[in-house]
Amino acid sequence: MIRRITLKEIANELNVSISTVSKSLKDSHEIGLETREKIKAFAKAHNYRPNNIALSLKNRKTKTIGVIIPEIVHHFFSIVINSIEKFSTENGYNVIIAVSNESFEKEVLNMETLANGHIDGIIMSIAKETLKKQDFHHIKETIDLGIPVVLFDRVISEIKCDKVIVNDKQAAKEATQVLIDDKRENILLLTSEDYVSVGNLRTEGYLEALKDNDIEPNSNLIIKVKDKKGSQLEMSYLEDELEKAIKSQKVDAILGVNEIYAGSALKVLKKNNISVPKEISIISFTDGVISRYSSPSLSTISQHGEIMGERSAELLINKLTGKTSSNEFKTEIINCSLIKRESS
Amino acid sequence: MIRRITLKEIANELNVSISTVSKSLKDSHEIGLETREKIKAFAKAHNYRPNNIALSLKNRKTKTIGVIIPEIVHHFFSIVINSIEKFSTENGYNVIIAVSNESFEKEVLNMETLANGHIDGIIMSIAKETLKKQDFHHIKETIDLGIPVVLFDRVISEIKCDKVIVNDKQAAKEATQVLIDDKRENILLLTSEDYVSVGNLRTEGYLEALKDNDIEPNSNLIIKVKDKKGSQLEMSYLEDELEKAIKSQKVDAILGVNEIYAGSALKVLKKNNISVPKEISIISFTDGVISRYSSPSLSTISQHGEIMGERSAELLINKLTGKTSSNEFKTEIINCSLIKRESS
DNA sequence: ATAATTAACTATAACGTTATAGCTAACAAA
DNA sequence: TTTGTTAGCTATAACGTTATAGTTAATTAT
Repeated sequence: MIRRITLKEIANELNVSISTVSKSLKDSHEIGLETREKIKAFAKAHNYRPNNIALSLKNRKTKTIGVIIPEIVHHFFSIVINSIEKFSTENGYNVIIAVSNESFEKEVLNMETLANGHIDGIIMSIAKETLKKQDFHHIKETIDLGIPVVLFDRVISEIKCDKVIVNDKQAAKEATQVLIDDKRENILLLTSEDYVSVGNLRTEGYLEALKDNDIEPNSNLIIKVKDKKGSQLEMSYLEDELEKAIKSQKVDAILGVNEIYAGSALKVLKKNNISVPKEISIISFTDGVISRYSSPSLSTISQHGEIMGERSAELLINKLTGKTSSNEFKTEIINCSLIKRESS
Repeated sequence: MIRRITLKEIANELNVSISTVSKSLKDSHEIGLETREKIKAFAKAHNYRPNNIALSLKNRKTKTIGVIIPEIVHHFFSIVINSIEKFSTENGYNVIIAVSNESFEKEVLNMETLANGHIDGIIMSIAKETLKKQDFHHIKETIDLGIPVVLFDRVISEIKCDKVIVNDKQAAKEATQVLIDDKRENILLLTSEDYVSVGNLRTEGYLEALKDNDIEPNSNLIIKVKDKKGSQLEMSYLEDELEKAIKSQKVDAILGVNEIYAGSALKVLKKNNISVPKEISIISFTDGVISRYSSPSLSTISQHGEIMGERSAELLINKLTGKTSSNEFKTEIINCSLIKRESS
């Protein structure tokens, strides 16, 4: 085991001061050329690397970004992380991951740990439980400590920080319009409970499209999937409700707020021998792997996770490097796009 | 913006020495009860938190684990990370993520950054390109620096460190046997190129099962999917080859080394109006979301990513905390299990 | 010849901790 | 009275850096 050599050790070996070594390695003209070269050669030969922790302490910068997300095993979030990681690395930042598991308590804990620790800033998407509780003190406190925060996808207006969101409402409206243009008038909406901001916005878009086309919204056609820890229960709830719905009334299209819901819907329809898209047409949010490999493949609204991740990282790094002022905040809106596949 | 208070500031405020403050907060009996309580109260009131970077410098420990994986947007790897994150957090460690993108160069870079930086140990799965190149100097150098490394899933025997793998060969053999027991004798194998250790082992298991049942292996029934950056090309290669194969000979079963391959196979079969599992039965590795939501759903071999992640983190943390000796290495083998669904 | 300048280096403090050793006053033991 | 002990605190070094302010000795200007 070869321990990393330090400036002090180099200084001792070569009988010069630590300052001389430090300056030589920075190629400072304060040090004579000969000494400088000798020290650089020695450092190289011994594979000297500055101790980043010491530098972090000195500079009060860790060059590390913390990311708090509700889930990792999730197509959209993993895309976003991937893209944050990519952009950050390219700009000399490391990425620490923390998972809230949709739990308020864990999110607060994560935030605390990150804020006391080795990070310069935080990118996060808020846990469902936190949205439900409406308690955002942890986020505000972090911001008060001078740690920049960027929120993405699930955001809340009462927090003053940079944000990256998707035009959820508009996208849902457009998708609904596409279904209506295809002469579908009994469109069932599979959405989440109201406190989830994105689900809510998508529901609004759906309703607005109906209104624009003078279609009376029907509450029996809106299924709000109860949020259960342990998604198995959640899914069987969805399947039961959906089955009841299609048996008790006419349904000729389904709009799902994510691909898990749409994928489950596909199963139910298949079980009931309903052909997609002939009898029922489907469009869903989240352009993930289910949409591509299901059969029929699903028409989806892509939220462009790569772009969201990149923009979030960019906004944060701009704050960290002082490129943008620390008390002006931007909200970037990413435009969704509809990817047509077999289900519609 | 409220900057975090330091020991020094507390000391100045209360007219005591830094030592006194430090010891009081550690509840040291060297300090009188009254002073101690006063200091603790003051610290609490000002929300004192020790500066973890200073502690890291002092203790030469960062309480952070680095994870290098080939991909994040990948069901198996995201499960493993999730589980590493969970176990690590529970044991007081943070997790830094680095993605190699299957590239040797990026893996080396990641390793360098992590090794110079804020981590105590590394958990990794080796990039395909690295496996192909057979160049593992970066991993060895990191180990030589005294940074413990744990390899999972894609490992290599020439590196001395802890490892967590799956009984790939045995699992492939058993899955093949299941197909044979179902009277399928023309089993097509969809595998990766030979240098990917796990693909190779799975191929071996397949061949062994054939041999045990006196079935002559047929090289036309083995498709080695060419690895392309940009998985679109990779997939169309697979689809073309598979289509050729099923048209030119009898095939009554398919074994895929991952669910993307199997999912693509499903598409090809559907396109050719071949019914699954009646005409062709399918089993694949990777129990991901495609397997569950495809139709028919895929019978898969689960590699138990949660367990792999947890074991990897446990092995590493045991090394970091000195629970296990730093020069004895373990290889843990996780048993796969076959999950039967509709495709077989 | 004396002062001013410069080249080439060194000492020191600081980032925020903690562990070790040291100091002082009060009290107890001999 | 002198020595020893203890309680309660402080000073210092160290972790590995870098920036600032010295310190020399040699060179140049006047």
